[in-house]
Amino acid sequence: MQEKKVFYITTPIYYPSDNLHIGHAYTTVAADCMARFKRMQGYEVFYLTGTDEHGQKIEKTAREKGLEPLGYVDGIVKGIRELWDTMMISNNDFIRTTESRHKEVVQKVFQRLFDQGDIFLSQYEGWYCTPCETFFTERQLVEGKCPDCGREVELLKEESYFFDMAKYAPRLLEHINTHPDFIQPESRRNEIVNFIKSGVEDLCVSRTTFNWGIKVPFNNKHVIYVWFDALLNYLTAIGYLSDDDKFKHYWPANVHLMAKDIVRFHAIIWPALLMALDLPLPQKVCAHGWIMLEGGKMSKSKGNVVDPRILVEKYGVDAVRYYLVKELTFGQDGSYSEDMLVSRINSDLANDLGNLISRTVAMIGRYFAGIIPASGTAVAVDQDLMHTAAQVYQEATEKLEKLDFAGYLISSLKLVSRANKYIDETEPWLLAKDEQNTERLAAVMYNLAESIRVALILLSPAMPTLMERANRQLGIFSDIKMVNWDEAGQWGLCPAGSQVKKAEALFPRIDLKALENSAAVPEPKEAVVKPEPPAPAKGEDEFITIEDFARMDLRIAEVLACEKMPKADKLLILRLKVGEEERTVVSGIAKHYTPEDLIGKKVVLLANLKPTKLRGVMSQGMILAASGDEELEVLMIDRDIPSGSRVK
RNA sequence: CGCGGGAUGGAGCAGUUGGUAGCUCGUCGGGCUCAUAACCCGAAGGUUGCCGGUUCAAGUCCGGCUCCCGCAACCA
Repeated sequence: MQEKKVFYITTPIYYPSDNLHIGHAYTTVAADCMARFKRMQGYEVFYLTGTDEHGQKIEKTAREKGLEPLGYVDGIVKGIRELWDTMMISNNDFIRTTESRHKEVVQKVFQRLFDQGDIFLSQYEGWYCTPCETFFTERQLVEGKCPDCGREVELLKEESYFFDMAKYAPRLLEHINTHPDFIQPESRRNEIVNFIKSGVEDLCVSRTTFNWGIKVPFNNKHVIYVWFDALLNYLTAIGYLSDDDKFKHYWPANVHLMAKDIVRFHAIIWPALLMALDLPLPQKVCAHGWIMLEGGKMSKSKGNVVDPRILVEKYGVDAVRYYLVKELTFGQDGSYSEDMLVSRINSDLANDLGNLISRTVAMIGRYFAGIIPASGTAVAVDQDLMHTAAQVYQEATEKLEKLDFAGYLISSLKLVSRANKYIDETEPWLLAKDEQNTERLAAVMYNLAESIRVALILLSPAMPTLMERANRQLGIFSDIKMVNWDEAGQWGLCPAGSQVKKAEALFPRIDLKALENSAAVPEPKEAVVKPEPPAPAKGEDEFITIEDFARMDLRIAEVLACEKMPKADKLLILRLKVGEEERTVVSGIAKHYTPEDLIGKKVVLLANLKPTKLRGVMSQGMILAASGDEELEVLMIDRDIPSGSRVK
């Protein structure tokens, strides 16, 4: 290891086809936590994040909205940057793959690898669906047809550039073996090793089916594969091929942090590319788990994609960041719900931390006119408190070094708990009754202030505004920016004589019940069928006319037969009798109904819905069902109304 | 057999190299009053999904099974 205290950490660059959610926020906050920690340790940190803006999906989405890809992406990227601002992300650079500095690097690298024979022209073979302009592998096909549109596909050979990744596989395996920390956690490491051993193929690194990307420098029919493009951002941002000094200063990266779904790209393709470029590999590729949403499923109708911005607005940056970082055990998945977030804030931040500061400040105010007294002789309880502080400092440091973010916070909070207990043990309110005890009381107050000082330093990487906010009450840090991490490892640095003043709670308790009432309003529940018409809306536009309604041909239909769609989890194929006619309808209700539940029942069918193919089966209509967050109930008719009857 | 993750007291989770099952929340009881109806102490509550194997000893290793859950593909 070099002696230079430099630390380069990255998040993946995000794909701006949708707004970012809480999972992206997790990665970015965790990396930020690390970056801040390292800065406090005196490292020269380069923290990079950004956006990966090329690719077919972006192009398509943009066109659908009638925009040029770049114009479309500009808007989303602006939102992302604002999000990181509100989450107090301290990145040193924000790279966009559409920037010219990046395009140049990608093209030069492509050229170089081509020149040295690592990239070569060959044939890409795949099943091509012309209307969809997409290639599919054999596996992706549904009954030999296009999985998107169900039409015939043809076996096409296309000229493509390939990267000779297989060549580097043995060296990569060797590297992984000799650097056990390279891929973390271990479960991912094993996965990657197995994957490589099962055979690495040449990687297709160019496409001709769309345009939105970086052109192959010597063949402008081809666009460079997005991952090839994207991964190189880690080099571009620190001056690869443009600023040698800067590049050498920061490379190799210390940590590439990401969610587990993209480790393969970072632990196989990326190292292979670097080897081809004759560059050292990053020290760590670290994959964290996913944040699962309440109930697990995320669906458009549920609209439960959690917007971190709203959470920050509601609860504050510190609290939201704290929760995110605390929630995932290293490498494992975790779950998110607003209730959990609130209870975490209440118990850890309001009850324990906030209240500790509050009661300490109040006591110093009452007993010493707000002046933090000098410390005194330490007795056993004090020793124990000091010992805890030292231990917690060490533990928190170790956990952070290991990227165990949750563990780091758990450790840090131990000191807060210990300090709360210390108050009970020392009973300052009793000491205050007898002037003989003033000296002892002073020592107790000092020790409390000192514990808080240590805790604030330890928590500040996770909660960037905490120290400043707390300092407004405590006044123990003369310059927050100058606070060093190691100061948390020393006892007695809290300056006696500081003036404290009581102020508003740092983390006000959140009333869950009050919250539910208010939260119910902005969260529009989508229901397929509402029992009553919605309350009259403001504008005329909110209404439809009876004619509009009449356009819908709703019919009673009898379920003649029903079976599960093979190889599908959610689909049932229903054979319906509508009057004299028979129809096939595919419905995504298999999670809630078995075929037996439905056979012989009478349901409501939207009969003139445009037929469509689902999983290769033509669906002629839609049956109506009421659905909530979890449950779903198909509308059925009790009385014996003949099938084919109009519903109106 | 598409890929992957999980099953530990009411809930959410820890459990490193196998050696008496821990934490947070909740519940119950008690204490305290400095504090944000907070804080502190104590208690109840688990045959660690099921079956088998290795071992002096398994939540921890091995095999099999059941059930959940993500991703992928189809909620018309």
